[in-house]
Amino acid sequence: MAQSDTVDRILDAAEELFAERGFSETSLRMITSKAKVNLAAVNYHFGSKNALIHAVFARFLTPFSATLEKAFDELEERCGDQPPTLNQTLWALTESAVRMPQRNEKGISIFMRLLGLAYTQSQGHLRKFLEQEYSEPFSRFMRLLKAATPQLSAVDRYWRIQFMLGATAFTMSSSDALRDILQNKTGVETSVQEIAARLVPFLAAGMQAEDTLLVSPAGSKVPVA
Amino acid sequence: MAQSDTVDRILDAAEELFAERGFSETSLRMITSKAKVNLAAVNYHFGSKNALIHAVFARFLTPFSATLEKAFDELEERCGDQPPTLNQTLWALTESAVRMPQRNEKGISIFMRLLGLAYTQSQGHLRKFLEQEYSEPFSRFMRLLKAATPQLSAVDRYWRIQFMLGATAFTMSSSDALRDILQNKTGVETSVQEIAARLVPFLAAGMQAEDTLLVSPAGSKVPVA
DNA sequence: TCGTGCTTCAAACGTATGTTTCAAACAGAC
DNA sequence: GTCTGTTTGAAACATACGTTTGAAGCACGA
Repeated sequence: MAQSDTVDRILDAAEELFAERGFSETSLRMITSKAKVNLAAVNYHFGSKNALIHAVFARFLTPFSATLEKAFDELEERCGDQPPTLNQTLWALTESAVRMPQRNEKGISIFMRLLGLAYTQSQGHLRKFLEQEYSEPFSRFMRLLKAATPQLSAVDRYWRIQFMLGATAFTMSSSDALRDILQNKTGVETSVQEIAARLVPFLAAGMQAEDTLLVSPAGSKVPVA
Repeated sequence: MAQSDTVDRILDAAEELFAERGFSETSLRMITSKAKVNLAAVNYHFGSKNALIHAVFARFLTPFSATLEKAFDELEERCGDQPPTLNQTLWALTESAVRMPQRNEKGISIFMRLLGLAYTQSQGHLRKFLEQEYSEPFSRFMRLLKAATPQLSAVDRYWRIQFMLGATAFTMSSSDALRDILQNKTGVETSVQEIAARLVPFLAAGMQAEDTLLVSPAGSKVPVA
């Protein structure tokens, strides 16, 4: 057995199980038996379960954020002095995600679900870890979004970004199931790229919705306080 | 102590703790000590932890789905023979949620977070329970969405509904955290009603986005296969 | 060939969980 | 007051968890 094939087997199994069942609902024993390694190997190689969770994220996120930085560099260079548009920014992100070298066919959707879980499950340590390690590409993306939507107030933009994150994380996280449902109902096959291609226009339209207005059932428009 | 004050105290404590920490991360001992009842009371009154989770949802969801049915009835009556618009449909839903009689000031946001968790945490038993008990108002909502977006192909509509669900569930599931972050950053206070009022236009705009096109980085439009 | 450092292994540790038990306390009807 | 069915209480149950231990296995340079 090569030097530490074990480490990768653990990471693979953990990644998949975490995505399927969440962090607390996945035990080290499930991980090690799926990975076919000894239980103690996790604590030997990673130190703790939390450190394993961090390692799962780091394995994907570190190369991804590098790819993303490059994509943003290219985009900004291509745009010259004017800021990239919303579509271009979103596209740079999804392209980077889709183009990442994948360990297997489920790669990207597994990771989308993990990111969603990281946001959703209140694992304090994980949020801290991600903020410390990957704050830079994240805030760069935020700056690009801000420049691309100058018409929005800071508060509007904040919430709409959360809506985008939600639609993305949720859809990607269950994209396998959703694809299967659609396949059974209509016979239509869908690739992750196609889902992304449908998602981006949805997000862009929502992000650029004309105004945050309350449209009452009667049809009259009422501005939000 | 009244007939079963205990039951309500357990439900109150459980609701709050589940919303704060998730289901698996909340132990019966936390619940019973917060509710100031004996540990065995949960299994005595509810039978199991899962049954308690169901009871927490049922206490809110049963009156809510009745309210929702009425709101849809009124909406369809008011619209006569033409189908309600997308805005009207989404609005009927959020109005029903916001107008529900609340046990306390946090009522609605607690429950929003619980609904988000229900979708997000893969608690099989919960999803089954919700599908069995509340499938009718859900599929009625789906029918209304279909009638309100006749311009969409079935496939487009399918995906865009998933996007809406995602944005909603995700935002709701972390609405407290998101509100706190915004509060700390900008000092802006946000009510659940305001979040909903921002979410609905976002969803409506995304749902009605002009076409599912792929906008490449260069800006050229490429139709999806 | 023998050591040495890294890795694996089976077993155990202590702790926390959901659930059960059974006696005590209680309420209401007679 | 006494009986009866319901509810509470303290304690224990079995199980599962993350983690630790110490011996066995292994690769590889001296």
